[in-house]
Amino acid sequence: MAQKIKLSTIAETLGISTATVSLALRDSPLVAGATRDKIKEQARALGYIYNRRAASLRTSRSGIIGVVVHDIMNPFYGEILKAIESELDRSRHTFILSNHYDSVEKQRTFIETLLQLGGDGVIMSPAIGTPPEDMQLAEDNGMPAILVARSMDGSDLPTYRGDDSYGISLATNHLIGLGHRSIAMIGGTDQTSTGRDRYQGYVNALRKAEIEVDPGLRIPGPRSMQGGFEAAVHFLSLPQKPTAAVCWNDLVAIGLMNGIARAGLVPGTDISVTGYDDLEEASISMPALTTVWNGQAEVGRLAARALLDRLAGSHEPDGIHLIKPEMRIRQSTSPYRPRS
Amino acid sequence: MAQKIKLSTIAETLGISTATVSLALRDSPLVAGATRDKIKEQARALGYIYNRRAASLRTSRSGIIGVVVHDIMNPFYGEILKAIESELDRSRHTFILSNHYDSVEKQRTFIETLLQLGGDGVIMSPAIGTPPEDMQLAEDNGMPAILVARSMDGSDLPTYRGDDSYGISLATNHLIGLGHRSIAMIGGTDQTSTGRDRYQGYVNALRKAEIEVDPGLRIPGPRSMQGGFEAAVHFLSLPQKPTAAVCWNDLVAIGLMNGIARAGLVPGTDISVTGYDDLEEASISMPALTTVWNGQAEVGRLAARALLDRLAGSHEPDGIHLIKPEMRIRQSTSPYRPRS
DNA sequence: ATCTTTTAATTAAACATTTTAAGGACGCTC
DNA sequence: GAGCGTCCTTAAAATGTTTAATTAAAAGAT
Repeated sequence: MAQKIKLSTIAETLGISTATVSLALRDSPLVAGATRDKIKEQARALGYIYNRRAASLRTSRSGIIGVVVHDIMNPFYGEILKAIESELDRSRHTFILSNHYDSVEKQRTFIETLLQLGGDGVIMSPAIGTPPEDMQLAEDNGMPAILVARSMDGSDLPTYRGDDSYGISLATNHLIGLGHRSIAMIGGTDQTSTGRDRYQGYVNALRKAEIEVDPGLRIPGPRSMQGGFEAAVHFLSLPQKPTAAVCWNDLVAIGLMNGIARAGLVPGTDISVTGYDDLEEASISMPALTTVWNGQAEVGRLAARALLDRLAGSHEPDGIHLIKPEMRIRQSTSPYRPRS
Repeated sequence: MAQKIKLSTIAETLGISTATVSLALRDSPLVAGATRDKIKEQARALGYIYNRRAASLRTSRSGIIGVVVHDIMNPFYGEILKAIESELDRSRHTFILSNHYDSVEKQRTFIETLLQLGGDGVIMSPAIGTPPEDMQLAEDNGMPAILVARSMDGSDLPTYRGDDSYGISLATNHLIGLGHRSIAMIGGTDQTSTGRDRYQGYVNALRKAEIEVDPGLRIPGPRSMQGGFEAAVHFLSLPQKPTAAVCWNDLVAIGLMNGIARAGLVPGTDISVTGYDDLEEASISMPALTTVWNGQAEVGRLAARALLDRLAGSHEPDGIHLIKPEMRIRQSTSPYRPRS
């Protein structure tokens, strides 16, 4: 590698001051068009690389935005991230991604790193058990934060997520409408707002239909395909012999269906199953999954938009912004018939 | 937010020089233990945040490592990324992630951004059609680069990936051993080294078994679950009536199996299907997928390790490092029986 | 006591950019 | 030709660290 090319290199070779070069490269109207073109040409010719750290040291703007979620490999977050990415790309921001795997430590480390790098803002789906002071860490140090997918009690940061209670009630009502009375709920946790809301939505729907809520029909825990698969055994041996299952998400539903099939029953016919999120996989699973569209792309887009607006100076309203889920009916649910 | 706390703030409140503070926080032996403790305590008390951009301006070390792959939502890359992440975490590096979606533009933009941020190194799975000069962009500017999952003709950058030709021949041989003679190959592209190697492995295995290679049995293209699903129609209508399919990867295989099931046939029994990669999903698909373990985690770990070693000064050997794939036999393959 | 060594802390010069205030040149008007 | 405005460019300060070179003080050796 040859000598490092910097502003002053360009300035010298052109017999001009670094100030002019800087202004020209930023397209300032303070510098004449001809000069600007000459400078840009020279920069290209020399292979100049803009030093953002030096610049941001001066401007205290880094163009970096952090995003931290539970697990980027989970397609649910994947779809959110994709939307965030395309929104940020448009405004020339770089984004730094991290999983926290629900470790409060890991999440804090990430936020601290981001602060050290001079991040302009952060979008987070807070880890289970995040203490209030961690929620404020970013804002306290002048880095705007937006919540996504999960909300956090005691925090009034702007939040974008689906209306979980409403969404799960859609799925539950759909099954009730098909004649099912013994409906299990598979997966999820009470430790997140999402988890509590979804369970509540399920309970509400049953109550409204005057079906007794049986806590034994709840199998909490699973949140992955593997989890759903493993839960099938437990599910099939429930004494209440449920004929339908409302699943935490599509992954759990697909896993559960595979588990049911492995046990020799036919998912969608013998047992009705609903998912949640409407991932790409849902429409091509076997059978195609009846699920609830949860607007991940919308959620991601809005969150990114909100952050960018905030960075641009507008102070958008705090509070929780809920996306209304919608039912997607496919082949994994069918009218009630008793389990043999 | 109060006044920004910097080294000098700590120094002043303690009546000491900033140099001492800097040294103390970096645990330099040049400063006395007692002083160091006092300084660290004060830093904590004031809520000091280390300014990495200022530091890296001076040291030209940022602690940032970039990783760019085709699509982080693809579980194949996901598993590689997870391994890289855990390796980098250990050495207090921050990593910046990006998809290139096989866009050379997007890939170049990313590398340029990384250079601007003063990235210490980059791990890349190069986009299809990456020109040689782009491959060198990083190295030319003093940023070490390592290739992962894909190699690139004409580049002698250190590369870590699975032995694709060997791996796919394992799968093909397995099917031949079960008595299949008409074996299709579904998915992939000739535009990557991986694609060419895998097709070659398939061809070699057939030749060795003295089975004629029929180009009509190749359905190139699909690389996703959706793609595999859609390819099922084409596959089932092939005039050669293949009884088995070697798939580009697990996603294609699972999609294909779902498509086959949708058409009323039983995957694993009527049609044998092999995957590639041995993703988590493979063991819980329906039927459980016979596939080839491709060592993603190993590949990611080794690549990260190699980069870190290089940053630490050791110059590890260039060239391609191949991981030997292994067969994972499950239920999606069974002895040959003619298609009705 | 003096000289040398060790230890501890400081000074001051980088690092590469941005930006404000100011200056110079030029053309125009009266 | 003095005064004025416009357009372009520059000088210089500022951003928050690190670190080589230096000094100051204390400890050890003779």
